[in-house]
Amino acid sequence: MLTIGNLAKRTGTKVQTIRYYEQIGLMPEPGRTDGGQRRYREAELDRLSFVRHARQLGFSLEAIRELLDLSDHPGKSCAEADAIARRQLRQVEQRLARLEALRSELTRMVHECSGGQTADCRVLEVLRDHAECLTDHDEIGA
Amino acid sequence: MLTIGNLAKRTGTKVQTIRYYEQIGLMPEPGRTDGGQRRYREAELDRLSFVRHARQLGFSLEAIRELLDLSDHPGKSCAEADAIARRQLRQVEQRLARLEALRSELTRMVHECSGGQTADCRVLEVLRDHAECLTDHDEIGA
DNA sequence: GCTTGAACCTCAAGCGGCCGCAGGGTGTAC
DNA sequence: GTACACCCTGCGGCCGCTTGAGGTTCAAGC
Repeated sequence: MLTIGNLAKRTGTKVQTIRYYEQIGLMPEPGRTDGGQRRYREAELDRLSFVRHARQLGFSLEAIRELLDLSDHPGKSCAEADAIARRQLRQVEQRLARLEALRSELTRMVHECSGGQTADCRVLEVLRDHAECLTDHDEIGA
Repeated sequence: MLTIGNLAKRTGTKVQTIRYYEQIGLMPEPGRTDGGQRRYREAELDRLSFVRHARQLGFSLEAIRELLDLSDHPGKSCAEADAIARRQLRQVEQRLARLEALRSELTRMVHECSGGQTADCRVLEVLRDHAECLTDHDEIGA
C-alpha cells in the first residue's frame, strides 16, 4: 500500500498532479485509511506510469483517456490506438519542423549581434523588420 | 488610422488578443473615436508586428516586454537583448532534442503495431511497459 | 502514552496566452 | 434613415497543472 507521496516519487509525478488526475477521472478513486488518506496498489502505480509515459510522449490528457480506455478493453481493435499514435507522430513532426526554423532564425540573430548599442542590435532589428517575418501567420509550435 | 479589426488583419492577430495585450500593458492605450472605438497608427502597427514576430519565435510575453523596453532605449547596451535571444535559443534547442527523442519512440511504436487486437498492440504495450520509460522524469517540452 | 513534525487532506484561486460569448453601442455605405 | 458589419465591455473557459491557506493524520522516537 503506497501513500500518495510514495506513488508520486516512484512515478516522478507531483502529489497534486495525482489528485488532479483523480479529479478529472483519469485515475480511479483509491482506497482510504480510516483517517481519510489515500492508499494505492500496484495496479494504480501501473496506470499512473502509463499516463506519465504517454504525457512524456506528448499525448494530451484526452488522447490518454482514449488509450487507457482501449487498454482496459483488450478485445477492441488496435487500429484506434494506432491512429492516435500516428496523429501524435504527425504533430511531433510538425513541431520539429517549426522549431528547426526557429532555431536557424535565432541562431542567425544571435550570431549577427555585434554587441554594441541597442540602436544597432541585430536581434532587435530582426524582430522589428517586418519583411523578415516568417512567411505565414501560424501560431507557434511551442 | 486603423480600426482594431484592420490592425488585426494586417498583423495576423485576433482582435481579442490585441485588447489582451493592451490590458497587460504590452500595447499602449490607443486613441479613441468619440464613440469610444480604438484607432491605431503606424507606430502601433510596428509595435504589434514586433510582438507577433517575437511570439512566432517563441519568446514569452515577459521576454517580449524586456525586448520592447530595450528597443525603446536605443542607447542601452545590446548585451541584454543578446542574452534574451540566446536564452531563447537554448530553450528551442532543448525542445528540439526532446521532440526528436519523442519522434523516434513514436515511430517505433507505430511501426511495430501489427494491426490485431489491443491485447497485443505494441502502442499500448510500449506505454504500459515501465522499463521502456524515457530515462528521466522531465516534463515534456511541448 | 505522548509529542513532534512530515506528510496528508480539501477547497479555491492562479498561471500563460489567449478565445469566445452575451448583450449592447457605433460607423458607414447606400 | 436604415441596414449591417464592426466595435465595446465584462466575464467565463481552455489545458495541465501549481500554489496557497488552513486544518488533520500518521509513524517514529522518547
